[in-house]
Amino acid sequence: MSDALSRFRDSWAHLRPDLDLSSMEAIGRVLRLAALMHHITDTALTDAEVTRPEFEVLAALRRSPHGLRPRQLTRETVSSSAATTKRLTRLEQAGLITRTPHHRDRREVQVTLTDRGAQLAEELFTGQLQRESELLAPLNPDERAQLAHLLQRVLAPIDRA
Amino acid sequence: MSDALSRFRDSWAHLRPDLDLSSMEAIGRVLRLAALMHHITDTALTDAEVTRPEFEVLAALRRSPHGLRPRQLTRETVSSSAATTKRLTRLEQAGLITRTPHHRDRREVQVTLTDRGAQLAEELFTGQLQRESELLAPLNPDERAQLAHLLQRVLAPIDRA
DNA sequence: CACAAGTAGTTCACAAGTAAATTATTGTAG
DNA sequence: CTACAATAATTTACTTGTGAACTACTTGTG
Repeated sequence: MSDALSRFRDSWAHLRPDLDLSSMEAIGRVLRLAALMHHITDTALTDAEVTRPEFEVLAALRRSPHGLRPRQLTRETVSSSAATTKRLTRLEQAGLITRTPHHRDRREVQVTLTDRGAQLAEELFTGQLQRESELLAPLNPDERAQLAHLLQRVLAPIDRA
Repeated sequence: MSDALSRFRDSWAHLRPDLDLSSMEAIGRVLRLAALMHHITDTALTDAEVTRPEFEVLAALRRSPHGLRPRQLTRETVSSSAATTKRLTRLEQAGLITRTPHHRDRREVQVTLTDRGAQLAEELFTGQLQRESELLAPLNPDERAQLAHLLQRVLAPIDRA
């Protein structure tokens, strides 16, 4: 059972036998899997109150007991600060979050979920878990843990930077 | 050595001990790793002649000996047909590809690389390989193969659909 | 204390993406 | 044939994302 990246590797190997293609199979699959997963999630959320990136903001806030500041949200969601501002404006208008200025340092803003925002975050998160476990159906629990562990070792060093 | 997804898992476990979080560590890391890798690639390509999505089009064409049709390109790059059209228009104006109508079926268009396009595709591809292997530095060759294999088993079933 | 330098969040002008409609063509059923 | 569904690519109208200013505020240094 072969996939797109096996084909890609074969093509490049034929074209450029001088190159070391050993890393493209792992990373290429990570990239492709992410693209396909995004597509699956977008489809699942078409009739939802929020988009996928907006959901990611809600999820980040839900797992942070005291809320987060915009700067932290852009880091958690790996995006630009301008995108975060737009999403927060949209989510605030939808009544899912609140923005309150910090009294100590008035440059800072504290973002917290409303009750409705928290409830929606959890609802959508359970759906996301469901889709993710469906994707992992081909692997048994031991293999899933193995995969998670290998990815952690790759992710940990760059996630700090 | 812990990463973002270990934290996320712990937060949700505390918040919702009723949920089965076993799949989020693997898939969550796939998604986060892809986002970070995109960021790395975008940065590396800031001064290049093409953007990352445009490069993906060039790479897909380079590994296909006879070129591809737009429909196939949107599948290979996991994006929308409208995005493909825009990218092709841009790449054609830059002199990196050519679009020639098919004589048999005049609805179809054959997209092929120009010599300059082919050369640029290979140049950028070697850079991409370099960045990918740097990302995998924490793993030894055996572990990289293991990771690639696990991901293939996840990807293969959905990549056909 | 003043003021340059730094930081947080937002705004702006623009680039890139998308879904849905459109154009052009081919295949097929009556 | 004709008409009607199917398919390929593109166009259109709109949404979302981005880098680079910009505003507002705080901090460290002389």
